[in-house]
Amino acid sequence: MPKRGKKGAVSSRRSKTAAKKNDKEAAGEGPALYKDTPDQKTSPSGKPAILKICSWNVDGLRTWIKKKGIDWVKEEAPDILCLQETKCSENKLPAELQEPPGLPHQYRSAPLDKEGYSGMGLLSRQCPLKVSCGIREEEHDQECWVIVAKFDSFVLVAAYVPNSGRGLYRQCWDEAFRKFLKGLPLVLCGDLNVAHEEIDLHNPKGNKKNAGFMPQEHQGFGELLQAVPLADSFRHLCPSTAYAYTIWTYMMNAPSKNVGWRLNYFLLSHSLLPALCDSQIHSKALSSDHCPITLYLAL
Amino acid sequence: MPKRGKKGAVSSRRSKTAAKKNDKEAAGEGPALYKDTPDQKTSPSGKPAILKICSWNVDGLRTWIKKKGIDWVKEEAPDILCLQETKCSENKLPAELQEPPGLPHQYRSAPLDKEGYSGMGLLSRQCPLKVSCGIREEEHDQECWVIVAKFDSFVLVAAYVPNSGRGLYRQCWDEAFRKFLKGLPLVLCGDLNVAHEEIDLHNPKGNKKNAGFMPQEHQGFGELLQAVPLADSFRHLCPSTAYAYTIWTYMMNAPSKNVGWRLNYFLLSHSLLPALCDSQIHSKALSSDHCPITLYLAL
DNA sequence: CTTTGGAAG
DNA sequence: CTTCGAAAG
Repeated sequence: MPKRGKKGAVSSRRSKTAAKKNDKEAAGEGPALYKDTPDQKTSPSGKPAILKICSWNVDGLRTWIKKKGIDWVKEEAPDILCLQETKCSENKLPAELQEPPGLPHQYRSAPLDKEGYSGMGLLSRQCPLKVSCGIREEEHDQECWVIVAKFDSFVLVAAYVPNSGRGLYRQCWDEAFRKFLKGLPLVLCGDLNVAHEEIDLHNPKGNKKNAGFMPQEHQGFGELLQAVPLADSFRHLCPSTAYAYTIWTYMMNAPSKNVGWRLNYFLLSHSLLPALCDSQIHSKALSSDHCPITLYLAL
Repeated sequence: MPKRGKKGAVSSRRSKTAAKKNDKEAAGEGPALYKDTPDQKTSPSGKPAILKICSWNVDGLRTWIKKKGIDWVKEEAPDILCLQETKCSENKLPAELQEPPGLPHQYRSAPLDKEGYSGMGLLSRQCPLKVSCGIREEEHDQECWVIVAKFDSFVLVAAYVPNSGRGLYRQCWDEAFRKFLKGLPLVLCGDLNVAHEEIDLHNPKGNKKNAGFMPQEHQGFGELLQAVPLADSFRHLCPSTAYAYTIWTYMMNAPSKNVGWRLNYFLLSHSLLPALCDSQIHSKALSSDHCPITLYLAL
C-alpha cells in the first residue's frame, strides 16, 4: 500500500532515518551524513537571489587563513561575510584580509583585555548605512559578541553568543538579547552556541547537561524565535533534515563520525521569508571546527 | 713557488676562506658551508673504532621524534645516545623511545618543578657500571644539567650547560663544573652553550655581548680545557675547519644562511686521544635547531 | 584535539 | 622562529 498522506510520510521517513543511523553504525557502515544541498537561487515566488551572506566561526582567523578559508570565501564570493572567534588583535591581522576577497568594508570587534579570545568580523562588498557593536547594555558588551550592520532593506545582526560555561550568565544574556532584537526587521546570524532541538545534534540524550543543549539553553532559543519573532531559515526550508550540523569538536574523531551540532544559524524576521531563497550548510569546508553557512535572499 | 711549509699553508688557507665568505655573500653565491666529513673509523695507530657515541640537543623530544629524529638515530646506530632539552616529563614519554632504537638502558633527568623545560636523556646499548645525576653540589643540581655514566674504560659526562641568560650564574657554574670534572678520565659531551673561539661561530664580532660568546664564557671554555684538562675532539682533528656549526637559530633564516654556532662538543681527556677515530658534525640532520654530533673511539 | 598568547631558547 | 605548558572551546 504505497503513498500515504504527506505528513505521515515525512514523519515515517524521519523515524526510518533515525533507525538506520544505529543500524549503520552497528554494521560498521560509517556515520549518517548530511548531504549539502545544491544552490536554490530563487525565492518561493521565483525572484532571483541577489544577496548572499556567509557566516563562519573560524576558530582563529590566522590558522583559518592558512587552512585556505579565504580561498573558499573567494570562490563562494558572498556579499557579506560574518566571522566569529577570530582570536586576532588588530596589529596581527594577516594581509590576506586586506587583499582581494572583494569585501572592502570591514568591521571588527574584540575584547581588548583578552588577546586571542573571541573576536568578530563583518566584511561587506557594499558599505552598510550604519554599523555598531554590542546590544547597548554595558554589562553585556564587555566581550564584544555582536556587530549590527544596517542595510537598505534589513538589519544584519552578527553574533557570537557566549555558551553556558559561565554558569547562569547565558540566561541573563538571552533575555537582554531578545529585548535588544525586539521589533527589528532583521537577519540574525552567527554562532548562537545552542542546538535548538534534538534533531540539531548527534547525541541529544547525552548532552542534556552539557553547554549547548541544556534545557535553559534550547528553550531560550525557542523563546528567541517566538518573542522577536524569528524563523530558523534552514529548518524552515528543511523541516525534517537530520544529521545537518555545523560544528564537530576536534576531539574523539568527532568529524569523521559526524558527531556534530548545529549551532550556527541564519534567523530571519518573518517579513523576510518571502525573500528567502536558500539557507545552506557547507559541511565540506573544514578550515575550522565549524563549517560555513550561507544565506541567499531575493532582496 | 708552490708548496710552502705546512703551517704557513694552513694559515693562508684560513685567511682565504674567510675572505671568500664575504665575496661569496656579496656576489649572492650563497653561504659558506661546512661539508660533513666521511667516517674515519680507525684511530691514529690504526685500531678500529668499536664505540660510537651520539649527542643531540633535540629541542623537544616529542617534536624531534615527529621530525624523524629517531629514524636518524636508528640508521646511525650509536652505542650511546645523549639527549639534551628533551622538554618532556616521564608521563608524556612517547612509546617510540621504548621500542627498538637498540638502546635499552635509559636514564633521564629533568627539573620536576618546570615541566617542558630542559631535561636530559642518556641511552645506552650496554648497561653502564654506574649512573648518577648532577655535579654533587646542591646549589648547581636544581636544574639537572648533568648525567654521569661510568663505563669500563672511561666516564661519560653528558651535559646541558646553562647559558648566560641568568647573569653571572654561568661563571659560578663553570668553576663548580671544572672542579667536579678534575682528575677524571672522561668523555664530556653535550650542549655546552658556548662557542670556544671566533672560528666557532658565524658572527664573532657581533656576538661579544651575547650569551654564547661573551668573553667570560669562551674564556671559561678555555679554562675548562686547560684545567681538567680536556681536548676538543673536533678541533683536535680539524684545527682550522671553519663554518662548522652545530646549532642555527630558527630566526631570520639562519639555517639557510649557515648563520650558526658550534656549541656542542665531545671533549676528551688527553689519555683518550690515542683512541680517537673521529668526531663528526652531522649538519644535515635537522630534527631540531641543533644537529647531532658523533664520536668514534677505538676502545 | 585545536586554537590562542607567553616564556624561553 | 620554534619549542613547551596553560586556558579555553
